[in-house]
Amino acid sequence: MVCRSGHENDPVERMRHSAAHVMADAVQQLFPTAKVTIGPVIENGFYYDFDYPAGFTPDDLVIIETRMRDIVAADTPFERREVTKAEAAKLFRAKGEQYKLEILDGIPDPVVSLYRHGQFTDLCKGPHVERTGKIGPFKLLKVAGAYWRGDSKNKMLQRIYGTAFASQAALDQYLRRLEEAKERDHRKIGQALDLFSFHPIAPGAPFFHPKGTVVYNLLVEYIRDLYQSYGYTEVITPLLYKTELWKTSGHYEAFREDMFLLRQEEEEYGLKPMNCPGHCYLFGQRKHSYRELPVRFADFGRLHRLEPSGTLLGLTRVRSMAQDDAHIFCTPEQVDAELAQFIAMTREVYAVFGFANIEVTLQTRPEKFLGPLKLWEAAEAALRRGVEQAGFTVTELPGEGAFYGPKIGFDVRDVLDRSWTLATVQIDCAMPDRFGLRYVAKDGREATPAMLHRVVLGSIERFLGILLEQTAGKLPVWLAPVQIMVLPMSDALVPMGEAVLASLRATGLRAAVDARNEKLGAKIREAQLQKVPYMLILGQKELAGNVVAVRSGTAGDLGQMPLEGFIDRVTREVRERQ
RNA sequence: GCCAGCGUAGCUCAGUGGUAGAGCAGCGGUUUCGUAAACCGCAGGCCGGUGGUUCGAUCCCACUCGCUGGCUCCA
Repeated sequence: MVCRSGHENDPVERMRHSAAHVMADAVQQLFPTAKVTIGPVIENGFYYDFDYPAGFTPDDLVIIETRMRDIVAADTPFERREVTKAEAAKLFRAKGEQYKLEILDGIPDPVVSLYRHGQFTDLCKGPHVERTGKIGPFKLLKVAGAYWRGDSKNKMLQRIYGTAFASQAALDQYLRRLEEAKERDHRKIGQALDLFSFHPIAPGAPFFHPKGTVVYNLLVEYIRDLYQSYGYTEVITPLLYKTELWKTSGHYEAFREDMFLLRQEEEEYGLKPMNCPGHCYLFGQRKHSYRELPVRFADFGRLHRLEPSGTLLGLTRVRSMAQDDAHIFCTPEQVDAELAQFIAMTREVYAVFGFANIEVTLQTRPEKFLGPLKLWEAAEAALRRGVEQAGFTVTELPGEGAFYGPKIGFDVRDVLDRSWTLATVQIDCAMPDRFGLRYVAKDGREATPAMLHRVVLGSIERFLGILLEQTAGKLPVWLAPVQIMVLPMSDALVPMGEAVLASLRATGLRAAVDARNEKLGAKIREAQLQKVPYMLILGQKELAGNVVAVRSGTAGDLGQMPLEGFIDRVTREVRERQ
């Protein structure tokens, strides 16, 4: 077993690691042709990859789990043994475990350690629990395909995921948390709140329903407001270009397989997968002085990417999307200030949405890249400086940058703990030169501008998905598609409801009346399920007193107040984006 | 794209080699109600698609489309 380091002292992780060995043992007892490969501890559990082309069914998992319980019940000791690589190789060759031999080949040390329990021996650094009986309550969770060594050119193995905890209560709690997470899945919320849907007729391309469109447009509107104060100018650029555009940018070479291409009048066209090359053309339309830099082109244009079918996932991975995209053309001296401004804007936005757990990554030069090395080094240094000065802890991901420049990513996790990049900023080391962009510097000479790519929300689609999960569908008042539901107690109160509705709408609030012939409880329940922030209950008492009874979706009954007072309260909350 | 699983009414889900069911939603009535579900009735389906096996397929098989969980990828 290849083991991740850093878990040695955590008793739970040690136990999970041992559970992975026991699982491999059980699998080989039950499926003798299965070959073992690797099986590390991961966050919240463990997995083990087997070469077993027939694959495992969910029923197999039950059988494997049962056999694991037998092994745990047998309470056999884990024994560590150090042997030379040659000895280890002899052992695994005899067992026909070619993957272990391959792993051995990659180990530089002359001596390796083996761990044995019962008849099962694995190559492993350890450590393990003393005896199989020390493994706490465990559960196998799912089977999945996984490439050997994580390379899609290699054979696909069968991965079994499992987890183990110190106590049954802890395991149950974890499993319960997984169940609860499914309830917050943005796909489920989107359906329940009638925000968006998908249809096989357009895989990976969401239909935004009226309510979803309200939210979508409010997000865009919010960013537009910020553009005013941050000095951006919005542009509209073509959706369809001759592919020559991406031959110039370098995207064609790198991504042509992932583009929607079409042929018209002997010419190849493509739907744009990103805005940057178009913005380069726009910038190059006329001569620019250093005095007008930075130029910040913002573009909410729709983008299409032929994402592999198996990767599509609700709103978080789509084929059709828009970004709060912008490209900044500036002098090299202005880059630091632009980075600082971008980070400030990102901070401002994420504070509004309450995104607290942001993971910041620096993705550096990949193997295949365009542009001079010197520019890359300077760009990476500038990015690192920028985020560190802003006080972020940065995780470096070597070689993960775009082909044209290094990248900072601001990642958040979805409800199932999958990590998604929202904001990014990239310094372009290639495109300004490839598109021949110039500006006239102070000394009268022409110079190549620096170019930054940046998004704050990222794709609006993805952002909305993550936001729905973070809020469990309870969008803040300023974003809620229906902010106020007016609930007349009976038909007799409907006219008052209509009047109240008119007043609310006149102030720009998004409201509706539930005039159905239903009891109040049913109307409240419906509004609660629809996550409407406020309900106005109108009965005879309210009619007589010329007031409304306010119920908050989160805080419950707030008592009676004059309609004007309520309107003031809500409009303030909307203004302050609460 | 790769591995595996799943596709039954708008939604959530039962079900069987012999003409397909429930709850909710919808529609029609009754009821006119005080902070999370009133009552009665009606309607609703090429059981994802195509082909095959069979006297007969929603059910078994093959292919295909889509979704889900992973893996790879992510400008």
